Formats: sequence, structure tokens, C-alpha cells
Amino acid sequence: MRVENELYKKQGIHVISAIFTVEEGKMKVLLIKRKKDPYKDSWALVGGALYNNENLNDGMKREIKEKSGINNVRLYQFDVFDELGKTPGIPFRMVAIAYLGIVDGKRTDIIKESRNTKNIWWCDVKNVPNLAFSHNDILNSAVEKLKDLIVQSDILKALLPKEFTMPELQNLYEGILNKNFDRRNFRKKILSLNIIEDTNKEVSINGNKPSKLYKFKDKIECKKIF
Amino acid sequence: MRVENELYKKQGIHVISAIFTVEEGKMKVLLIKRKKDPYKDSWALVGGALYNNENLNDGMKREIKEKSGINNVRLYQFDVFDELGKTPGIPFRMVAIAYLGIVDGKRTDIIKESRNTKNIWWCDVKNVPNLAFSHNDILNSAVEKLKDLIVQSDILKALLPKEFTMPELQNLYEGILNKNFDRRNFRKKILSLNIIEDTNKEVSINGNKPSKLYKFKDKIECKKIF
DNA sequence: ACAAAAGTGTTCTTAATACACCCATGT
DNA sequence: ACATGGGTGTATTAAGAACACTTTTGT
Repeated sequence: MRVENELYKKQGIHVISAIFTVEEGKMKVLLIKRKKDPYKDSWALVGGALYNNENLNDGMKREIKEKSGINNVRLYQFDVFDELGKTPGIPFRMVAIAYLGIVDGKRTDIIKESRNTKNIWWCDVKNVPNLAFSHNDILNSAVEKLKDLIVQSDILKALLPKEFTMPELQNLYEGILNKNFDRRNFRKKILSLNIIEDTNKEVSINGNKPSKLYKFKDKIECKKIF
Repeated sequence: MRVENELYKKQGIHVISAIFTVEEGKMKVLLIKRKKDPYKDSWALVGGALYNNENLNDGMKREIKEKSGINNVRLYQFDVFDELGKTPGIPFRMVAIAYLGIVDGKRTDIIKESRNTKNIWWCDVKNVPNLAFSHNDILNSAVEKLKDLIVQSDILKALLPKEFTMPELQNLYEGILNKNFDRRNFRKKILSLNIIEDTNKEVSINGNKPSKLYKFKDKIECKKIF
């Protein structure tokens, strides 16, 4: 490949991340509000252009740090999106490398504003507004990937708060995988994996019979759950 | 993103494909021999730099057509490789978009030579030489992806010749997945899927008891096999 | 007749599914 | 006392794993 060849001259690489967490038993995705054109004032996924001198993962982490303050995100590169001709106002021919990120929201402080963003929001995955660029497509694709990941025990541990109830866990699964499980069978399955333990505490969430609180064991192997 | 910013100026995108087929019951990958530096005379996967004005899939197909003549390949984008500082002689900061390709070798004519290649070879996956760039890493990763794909019935149909024997099929699985199956259980499993049928023909492969020839039914759904 | 690989059925074990009753809480 | 959601055990069904003998061909 020759540098002077016009065929190759105007290309660039975006890194874009759909960062998920669980809050109140619901799956949330992190959105930022753009300060500048294009798509000024639109909500968008976290991301930006890669520099010449950084590798992909470092670039993704830098963007996430700059725009949200988060620095303990677990990242999975899951897809590539062609941005040829799709991005108004960007004269480069861009390719977007899409990442899925996982954090425990309760252990994570986020910053509200940055150089290019004016707000930030943990948005319920079930109710996402129109996003900038083709970020809705990227998010949909990330949610599909999340369905694959959620059946791994070590992801669950990264995603959930320290203590949680069995119905919360089941709700999470049913929401992401979009199907229902029998309460008894679900419990049996999860307990048989031997990755969580009873804390001997209880909470009453909706003023009904209290549910037991569970927590993950200190070290768990990565097992497939469904 | 501003075009004049030096941070973004020298980036480019490679598309690279590990193209697989089955020959004599063995999994083969398509390699080309390079005509020019860097890595002159080395074997390599099929690929090259993306143009400004084409999208990723078109670029990949163009490269495959140019270097091998193949135009009926089924492509899956499966990973992205960071080539920052890894590629001698290439002044651009490259990212390699990696594809897995599937063809039926017997139905495919390949060309021996092209502008940048001097030879081409269906190489046994179990016995691959040192490749140019970091193509061995990419190939290993493609083989991992192939393990996921091989359990889908429609991939099998794309990969295998029109007629095949049960031991050939089993060998293929055992080679890719790196484990052994019981002959009777394997047969039972495959037949229960209802995607292949008996041709009432037989072949003797090694001068032993002949095996039955099977073929795929005309239309099969995509089912998970293991 | 013997070596080499192919074909075939049954039993056992394990995992997944279906299902009904009692319990603790707030109003 | 009642409405709401949480907790528990058993019986059935389906899927996967284990296993041995007979058949065909070439030498």
C-alpha cells in the first residue's frame, strides 16, 4: 500500500461503545448528549475517532474516560460498522469499531459534562430515544451480543450489584433474553451452578413477602448458564 | 473530527479473509504467496487495503476476486486486529478487519497468479506454515470462529460437497472441534436433524467396507447441531 | 482367514420441563 | 381477611452418553 495513492487517503476509524449496567433490576445503557454539530443536542453512544498512535482498546478506554469519567469498564469488541457516506459533516470515510461495555453502576461515578458532551444518562434499554448517527443500529446489535454474553456467569458478576435477589436476577434474564422462566426451575438452575450463596439477609421490595439476598462467591469460574 | 488534525491523518483499513473449504474430508484454508515486499515469497491470507469509496464487504469481495478468482464466497466478519506498529514497510496506522469465508472447493475454480501474488494453495488447516504479517494469529482466531459456525446446519451444506459419507462428516467435526464422538451417537444425532438423506449409493474409500453416501435435502432450516 | 473400517439398537444417566401448595408482608 | 409476590419438592419427559457385535471389502 502506497501512502500517496488517493484511493487510500481519507480514511479513519471510530470506536463506539454501548456501556451497560443494571439499576433496580433493569438493564441500562449509557448515553451522552452532544454539544456540537453534527447531531448537536442529540443523545448518542459514547465514542469518537481513534488517534494515529493508540491501539483500539486504548482509544476506546480514552473516549469513555473523557466523556463519562468511567475507568473500570469491561470491554468486548463485537462488530464493525461501515460508515461510508452515512455521516454528515465528516469528510473522512469512517469505519466504526463497536464495543460492548459492562460496569456495575452503583460502584461507578460518572461525570455530567465534558469538552464535547453536555449531559449523560443511564437510559433504560427498553425505552431508548432516537440516537445520533446510526447509533440505534449499533445499540440494537449490542443488545443482541448481550444476549450471548449474559449466559456467562462471570459477566453476571460484573454486571450485578454485590447483593441481589433471585426474582431480580430472573427479571433481568427475562428482560434481556425476552422469554419467561418457571420460578422454581430458574432458581434450581442458578443454585446448581454453585456460583452464588445465601447472605442470610432479606429485603422486601414491593411490600410483599421479602426475598432472600444472594451474592456471588469470591472466585467463580466462567460457566455457561443457558 | 477535523481532517487537518495530524492525530487522525495516517490511518487505513485492511480487510483480510481466512477462506475455508473441505477437501477429502479435511478442512483447508486458502493461502496466497506474495510477489512483493514486505514478506515477499511468504504465504499469507487473502486480503488488502480498503479503498475510500467502497464499503467493507465490497472491498473484501474485490480483494478475494482479484487474488483468487473466487466470487461465490460466503463471508462472516468476525474480528478486528490492531496493526499499530506491527507492519514493517507500511507507513499507515492500519486496522485489519478479519473475515471468515466459506466455499465449496470442488465447485470453485481458482486462479494461480495475480498482480500481487505468485501462487495459491488450499492448505490443510492442521499444518499451516508461518504466514506473513500476523496472519497466523488471524487464522487461529478464524478457526475458533469456525468452531462456532460449524454447528449450524446451513454452514455444513455450504462447506461440504454434494455427496458425502457419515464417517467423512464425523471426521470433519472431530478435526474442527478437536474431540471425538461415538460413531453410533453421532449418526443418530445427525439423522435426527432431518437435514440429510440417503442417496442409496455407496463408496469404498480405503478398500474397506463401503460407506453410504448422503446428501443435504433441498431446503434445510438453519439448526444448531451441538 | 484375517485386518480394517462401517453399520446397527438398547440401556443408563442426566438435564429440562411441568406443575400446586404454603408463607410473609402491607393494606 | 385478602391481595401480592416469594419460597419449596416431586414426577415426567427428553436428550446425551455408554456400550458390543455383525457386515463388507481387499489382501
